[in-house]
Amino acid sequence: MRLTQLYGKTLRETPSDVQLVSHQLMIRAAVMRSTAAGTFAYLPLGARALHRARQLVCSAMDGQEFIGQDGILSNEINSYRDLPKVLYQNDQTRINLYSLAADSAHQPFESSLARILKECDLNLTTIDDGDNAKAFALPHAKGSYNFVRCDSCGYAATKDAAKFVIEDCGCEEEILKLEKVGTPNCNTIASLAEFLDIGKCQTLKAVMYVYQKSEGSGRPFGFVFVVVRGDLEVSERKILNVLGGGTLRPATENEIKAVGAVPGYASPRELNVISNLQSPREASNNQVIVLADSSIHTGRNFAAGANEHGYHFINVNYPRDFKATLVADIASPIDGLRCGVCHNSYLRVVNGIKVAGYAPRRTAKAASTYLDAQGKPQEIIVSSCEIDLESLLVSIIETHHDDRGIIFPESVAPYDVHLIRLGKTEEARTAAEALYEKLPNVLYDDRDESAGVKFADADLIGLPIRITVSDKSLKAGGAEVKRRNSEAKEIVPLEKILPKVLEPSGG
RNA sequence: CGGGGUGUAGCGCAGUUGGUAGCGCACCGCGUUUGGGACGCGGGGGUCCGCGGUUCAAGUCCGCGCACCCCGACCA
Repeated sequence: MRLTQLYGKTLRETPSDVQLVSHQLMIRAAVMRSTAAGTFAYLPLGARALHRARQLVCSAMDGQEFIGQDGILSNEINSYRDLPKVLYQNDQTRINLYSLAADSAHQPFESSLARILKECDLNLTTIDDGDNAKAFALPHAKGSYNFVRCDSCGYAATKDAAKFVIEDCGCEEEILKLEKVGTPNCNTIASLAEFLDIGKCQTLKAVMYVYQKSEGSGRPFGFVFVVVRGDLEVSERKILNVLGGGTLRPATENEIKAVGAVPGYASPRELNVISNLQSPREASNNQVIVLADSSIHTGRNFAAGANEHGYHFINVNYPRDFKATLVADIASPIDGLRCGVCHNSYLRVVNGIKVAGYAPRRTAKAASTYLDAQGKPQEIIVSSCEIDLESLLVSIIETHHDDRGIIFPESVAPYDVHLIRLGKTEEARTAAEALYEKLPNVLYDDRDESAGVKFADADLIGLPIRITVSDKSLKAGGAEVKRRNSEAKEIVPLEKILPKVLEPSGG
């Protein structure tokens, strides 16, 4: 491709309104543009990079493409002879992969993904997402994907799946008499702890939800009053697991009042608590499900709301002072909890850019069976893997760039070679044109621009190999070859350029 | 959901007490340059986010709305 024909121009100035360096560089390098809706559009250079990434993923996964709903996937599997299979579905910027296998031990995705990341020279953190599911993300301060990681053993997990230890807080205390105290303007845990001069772990936090069971029988909705130690947070996913699916949304002020609680000073005391989840829902609508996190056992004499504006109870102890429908593990880790794997150090909350997710699962559909060698029906084990090519590209560029621009690894570079012609002499022009005809996969800067402009654009776009043809290089015996990831320059005779380019990098 | 910010040429931005819409980059033409974003001269390009109001006069002041960005958002 000739640069004079390429759609899209490089920008000298950094666009505002994008915070990631990779986005800034991609916009400047004419790889993509931002659109009004806050999304991105890919120019030809970007489309080629995504295309290369897609090819890399598909070939590494060694799968077969299909188009349509994933529901048809198991239809063609009748016999153990048909297994295993890897299929994939292409989105514009995503690839959804499915593995159909007879054996749950057959897990092709992780090793293939490792190969892909190696090709891209990309290091991602493997994150435990529960039930053998995994996520793969680049730790990045500006990423929006949160997980926790142990400083010491490197264990990483999503907040909902993390193994952590809640350390005791004041458990040695003697149990004291319940007491109501005035606590003006203490409608947050932080303000309450400060006012009473106690730690947040010595308070109980209340979080209220309205629960909607998904379609079907059973309780249509309910009010869920969650109690957790004040320094912890609540995992909505864990609550839903306890309740058996459905959806949660935060309760409104009116809904809180309707069950007899006081917003800002709510307490599980004196509420109409449902005794167990299986009990049929009774006529009165002020019943609440009280879910207490097991962290209520990791302390004593807590401070908690009094259901009266401006007042809290102190010395609240379970089960003496309030009832719970169920005590379960529903807390979400916060920064600084002890790691539940190595117990040596603490979990830190880390931001990242999620690139891929992997989820083994068993199909629920009765029809998803095959006949084994004995002719007996067996369930097909389906696992899925999703790779986001945009995030992959972003992570690669976040990892591989310098102050001059992108440094594309060969695996996803839109072109392999950036050919530059300097000067207007017939010799240089002829030699450059000849090279352009000979080289595969080359971007040719045939513009009448000054050397500085051309070099700066080549650095910005960041193709792996730069080849410069000029009067100077010809006089020296050929063309100058330089790799983007190195400062070394080498004059190579014109007839030896092609083998030189085909050499593996680093050579 | 709350708080703050921004909205003016393709991009980055200025625009004073209200008085003819500006600068840099990019773009077009001519010329000089050609190994690290070079220069001269000439040029084109605007729904100043939208709607309403105040005014002789609004990019500027007032009100409402929209969009985007940042920060906070487990609260009893």
